Amino acid sequence: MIDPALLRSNPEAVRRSQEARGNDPETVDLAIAADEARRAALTGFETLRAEQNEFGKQVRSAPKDEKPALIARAQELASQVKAAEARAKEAEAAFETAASRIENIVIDGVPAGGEEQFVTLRTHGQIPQYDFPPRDHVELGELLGAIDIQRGAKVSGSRFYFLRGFGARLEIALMNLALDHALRNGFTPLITPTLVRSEVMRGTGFLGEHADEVYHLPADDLYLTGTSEVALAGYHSDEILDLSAGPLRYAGWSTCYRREAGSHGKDTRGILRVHQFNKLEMFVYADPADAEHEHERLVAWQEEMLQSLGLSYRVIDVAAGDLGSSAARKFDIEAWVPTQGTYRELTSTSNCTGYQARRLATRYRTETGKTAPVATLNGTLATTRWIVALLETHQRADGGVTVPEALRPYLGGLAAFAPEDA
RNA sequence: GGAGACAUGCCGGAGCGGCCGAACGGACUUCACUGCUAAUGAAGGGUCGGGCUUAAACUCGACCGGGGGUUCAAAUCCCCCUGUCUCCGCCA
Repeated sequence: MIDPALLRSNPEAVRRSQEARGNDPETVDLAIAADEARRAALTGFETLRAEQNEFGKQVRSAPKDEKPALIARAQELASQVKAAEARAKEAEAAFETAASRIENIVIDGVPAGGEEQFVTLRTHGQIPQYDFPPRDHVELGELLGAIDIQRGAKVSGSRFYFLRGFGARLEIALMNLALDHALRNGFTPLITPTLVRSEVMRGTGFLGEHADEVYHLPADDLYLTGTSEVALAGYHSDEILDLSAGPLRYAGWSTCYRREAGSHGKDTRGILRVHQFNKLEMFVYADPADAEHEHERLVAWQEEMLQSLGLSYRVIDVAAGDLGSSAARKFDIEAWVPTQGTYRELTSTSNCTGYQARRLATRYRTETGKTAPVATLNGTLATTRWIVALLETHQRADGGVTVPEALRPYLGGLAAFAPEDA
C-alpha cells in the first residue's frame, strides 16, 4: 500500500516510479482524485455525526414533554448520517482500489525498463570448464540415484520429483547449512504454516496479478504458500514492534507450492522449475532508515552461502519493470549452470520498504513516539533448486560429484558421491 | 462428531442502552522524596483517520474479536462469522 501522504505531497515522485516500472502514470492522478473524494466524503459524514452526537445529548437531558419532538428530529438526522456514512465507505473503497494500482516506489538507482534491462553488479568465480562432456543434473541425479523424476510424475504429475538417497540427504544438508548460517547472524528460526487464510494471502499481495500462481483449497478456503514470506510477513501484522535493539530477523523454513501456471513449456526438464520445493527464507523487520543497508547485508549473506558451496555466480540489480509490486529494489543472484551455459536464479532478495508493512499494519515507534510502518525485507538462503547448480558444477568425469567442504559436516563427512555408491 | 462458555486498553479485570475511551489493580513514563537502589507520594497515557498546522498544540470522528442489524442513542440488545477454552464421544 502506497503512503497516501506521499501521494499528496510528492505526486511527481510517484509518477516517475510508475513510469520506470512501465505502469500507466495516470494511475497516480486517479488515486489522488480518489483520495480527495474520500476525504470530502469523510468530512461530510463526520460533521453530520458530530451534530447527531450533540443532538443525542439534548434528547437525554430534555424534559419528558419535549422528548417526542426532539426524537422526531433526531430520526431525520439519523437517516442522513446513515447515508453519509455509506457514501464515505464507498469513497474509501474506491480510494483503496485506485491506490492498489500504485506499486511500491522504486528506489533511486534501480534500472528502469523490463526484464532484460537488469544491471550486473558483480560476478564471482570462474566459469567452470570440463575436459569431458558435462552431464546435466537430471542425468547426474539418475546416475547417483538422487533424483527420480519419472516416479515423481507417476505419483503427482509433471514438475514433481522424488529426492532419494544422496539427493534427499543433500537437500537436508543444504537447509541445515543455511540454517546454521542464519543462526550465526542472529536470525530466529521459524517453521511456518504453509496453508494460510485468504486475508493473509491477500494482505501480503500474492492474490493480485499473480493469483493464478497460487494453489487454493476451496473446501477450506485456504491457500498453499509459494514462499514462507507469506507467513513471515503475516507473523507481526497488527503489531507495534520494538526495533530499538535492531532489526528483527527470522529464518523461515518451509515447503513452497507454485502452480507455474504461466510457464508452460519453460524449464520442463529436471527440478529447476517445480510445483513443490523447500526453501530457507530470511525475513527482516527493520527501521526504514536502515533498510537499504540491511538489503546489502542480505545479499552478502547469500553470497557467502554460494561462495562456501563453490558456485560461480553474478549479482544483478533487477529492473523496475520486473519487480514485484511490493519491492522497491530486488537483487537476484544467478549461479552458473554448466549444461545450460548461462546463469540461473538461485536467490532473490527484495527490499519492500514500508509498502508491505503498511497494508499489514506492522509498525514501530519512531523517536518522536509516533508509529510508522516498518520496512520489510526478504531473501532466499537456500532452496531445492540449488541442487541443480551443485550437482552440475561439482561433477566428475565418472558421473560422481565432489561435495563442497562446507557441506561435508552435514553429510557425515562425505567428501564425494559416485554412481557406485548409489 | 455432540454440548456449552468466553472474546474489553501493554497485562489482569469491571462494566443498569445515554453520565463509557471505558472503573479498579498491575506494568510503564515523568515529577517529588530518599546518599544510591528499593519503598512511598503525585501526575500522565492507547490506536486509526479527518480538519488546522512547518511541527506541536488544538479540535472532530471512529475503534471494546470481525461483519451486519435494532434504536434518536450500542462495549451493553439481536443475527452471522472467526478465534480461544471446557466437557462428552471418536481416533492416536
